[in-house]
Amino acid sequence: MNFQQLRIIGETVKHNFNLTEVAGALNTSQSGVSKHIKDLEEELGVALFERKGKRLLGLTEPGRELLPIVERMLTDTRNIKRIGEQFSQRDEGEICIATTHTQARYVLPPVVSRFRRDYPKVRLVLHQANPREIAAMLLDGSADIGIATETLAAEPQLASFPYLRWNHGVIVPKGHPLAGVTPLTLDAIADYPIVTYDTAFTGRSRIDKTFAAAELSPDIVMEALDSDVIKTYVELGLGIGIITAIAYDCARDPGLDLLDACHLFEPSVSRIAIRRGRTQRDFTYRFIELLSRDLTEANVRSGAAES
Amino acid sequence: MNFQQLRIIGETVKHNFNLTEVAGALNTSQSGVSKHIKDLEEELGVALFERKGKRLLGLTEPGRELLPIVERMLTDTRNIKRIGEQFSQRDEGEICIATTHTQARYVLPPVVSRFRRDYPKVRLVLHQANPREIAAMLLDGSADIGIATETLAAEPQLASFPYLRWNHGVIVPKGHPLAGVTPLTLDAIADYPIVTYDTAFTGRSRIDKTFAAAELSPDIVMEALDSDVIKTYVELGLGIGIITAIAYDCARDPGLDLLDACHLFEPSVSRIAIRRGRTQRDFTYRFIELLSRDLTEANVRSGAAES
DNA sequence: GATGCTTACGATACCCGTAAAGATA
DNA sequence: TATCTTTACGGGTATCGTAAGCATC
Repeated sequence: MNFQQLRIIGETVKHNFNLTEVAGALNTSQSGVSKHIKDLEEELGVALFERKGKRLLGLTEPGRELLPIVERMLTDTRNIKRIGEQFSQRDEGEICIATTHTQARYVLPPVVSRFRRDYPKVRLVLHQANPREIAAMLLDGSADIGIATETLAAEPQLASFPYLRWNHGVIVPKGHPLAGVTPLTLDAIADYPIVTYDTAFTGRSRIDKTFAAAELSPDIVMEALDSDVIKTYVELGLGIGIITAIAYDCARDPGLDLLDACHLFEPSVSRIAIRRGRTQRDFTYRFIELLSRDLTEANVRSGAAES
Repeated sequence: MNFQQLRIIGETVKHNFNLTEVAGALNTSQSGVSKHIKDLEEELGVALFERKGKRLLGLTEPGRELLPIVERMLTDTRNIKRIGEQFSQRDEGEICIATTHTQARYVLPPVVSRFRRDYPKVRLVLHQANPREIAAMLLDGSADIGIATETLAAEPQLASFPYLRWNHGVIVPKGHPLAGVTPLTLDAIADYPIVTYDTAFTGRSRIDKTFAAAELSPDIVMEALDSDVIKTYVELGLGIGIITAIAYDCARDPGLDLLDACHLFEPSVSRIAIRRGRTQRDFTYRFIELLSRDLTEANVRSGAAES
C-alpha cells in the first residue's frame, strides 16, 4: 500500500469511476492508475470497485467501508504538510475563504485589510460561491474557512460557529409612499412588487417563511444573487427591495431609503465553518478571531473537536 | 512522504529515540532509518527531533504536533488491512484478548469455548497481564479486547464498557471460627491475618478503602496476584482470604468455605475495553456479545465513536 | 468508431543495505 | 573505547509512461 494508491481511490470516487479523468487529475498515466488499483485490491484480497466487464461502476461493500478511512488518511497527509508549513514559514502561506456575496462585499473588507496588514506574506484568496459550493469546498479541502448564512450546519463533517446577527430591511426609492407607513407592516410591503434574493441565498428562506406565516403571497418580480443588483433595480423603480440591512449605506446609496423591518423579520445569523479533522494554520485562527473576538482559537478548536 | 517514514517516526518515539533499536524493530538498517528521518524533515522543512550533536533526544514542538497525526495514520493503515481481511476471510484471523487472571480463570472459559466452536478458524490468543499492561496493549494495537476490573476508564483513547458486577467474599479453612460469626463484620475479619490481592489487582483498592472507611488496619500477611494462590495459602492456614466470590467453587475447593460479604464490600465492576478509532473484525464484536448480551455491536460502536 | 480499461515493456528514480567516517558518552 | 548517527555508494526493485491490445458503449 502507498499514498499514490490512496489518492487514486479517493479521486476515482470523486470522478465517477472514470480512470482516465483520475489520471488527468493526478497528472499520471491511465495505465498506472489501473495498475495501482489492481495492486491494492490484490494486496487487500478484495475487490474495491464494482465492475461491468472492464468499466468501473461503483464501490463494493468493502470499498464503501474503506473509503472514509482512506479519506481520513488523505486529509492527514495534508495535515502533516500543513504542520510543516506552519513551522517552517510561520507567517507565510495561503488562506482561502469561501463566502457569499453579502459577506464579501459588506462584512469582510475591514477584516481582510486588517489581516493583510498583519500577515502581508499570506496569500489571501477570496472565493465567492453559494452556500452549497462553500460546503463542498470546505469538505474537499479547497477552502480553509467558509462563511454563509444559509445552513452550513447540516454537514456533520463541518464545525460551524455563529458570528454575526443581522436583520432584513426594506429599501425603496427616495420619496416612495411606503416610507410614510409607520410602523411598517407586512401587508403594506406585500402591496408592492418585490425584488429580493434568489432562493438559497442570504436568508431568503426566512423572508418566504415570514410571509407564509402571515398568509401573504408577495409579488416577487425579480430574484437576484446579490444586494447590489437588487439595489440597482429598486433604484430603477422595478419595485421595492428586501435586503440585508448591512448592505445599505446612506452615503453610497443616495437614491434609496432603508426602512427598518426588525419587527417584521426574525434576525438571521451568519456562520463561520471549518472542516473537522483538518489541521489549521495559525493565521487561519487569527482570521477567525478578527471576524469575532468570541471565536478564539481555543473555542474554535474545542468546537471542531467533536465527532 | 511515505509509510516507512511514518513508521519510523512512530517507532523512534516508542524506542526512546534510539535509531539502532528502531532499525531492529522494523528489520531494516540504521542508515535507512536515519536517512528517512532526514528526508522527511527536509520535505517538511522543520526538524522533528531535538538533537544534541548527532544523538536524538526527543521531539521538537512541530514533532509533538505531528505525532498524533502520524499515529492516527499508522492505525489507519492497520484498519485498512483489517478491512481487507474482514472481507477476504470473514471467519478467519486472529483475536487477542488481554485480561487479568481472575477473568481468564473464572469468567472467560465458557465464552472462549463457545467462541471457538463458532469460529474454529480464528486463532484466539489470551494474554494474561495486569491492568496497566492491558491498557498498553490496547493502545499499541497488540490486543483487540481488554478485560479488567481496575481502571481501564482513565485513558481517553480507550472505550470501556461495564459487563460484570461481582462481590468480594471471605474464604476460610473449613471449621474456622469466623464461619460462626453471622452476620459477618469487618471487625471480625480484621481480627485475623489476611491473604488477598496485590495492589492494583482485582479490586484490591476497594478492599483497602472499605477498611480505611471503618478505621481498621487489617493485618495483610500476603499479597498475591491471583485467587488460586490465595486459596492455596488460606488452605495452609496462613490466614483468611478475601477474594472474588466468583473464584470460589465448593466442588473444587472442598477444604474451604466461602463467607458472604456482600454487605461489607461494595460490588466491583469488570469492564471490557477497546481502542477508539480501531476498525474491529466482525468476530471481535461477536466475542464481546458473548461476554454480555447488552454489548451489541451497535452499542459498542457508538460507545467507541466519541472523541 | 469512440471511449475507456488492461497488459507489456523499457527507462527512471527510489529505497535498501553494506561499509566507512564522524560524533558522543 | 564502545555506542550511536551520518554520509557515500552500489545493487535491486518498484513506479512510471509509452504503446499496443481489447472490451464496452
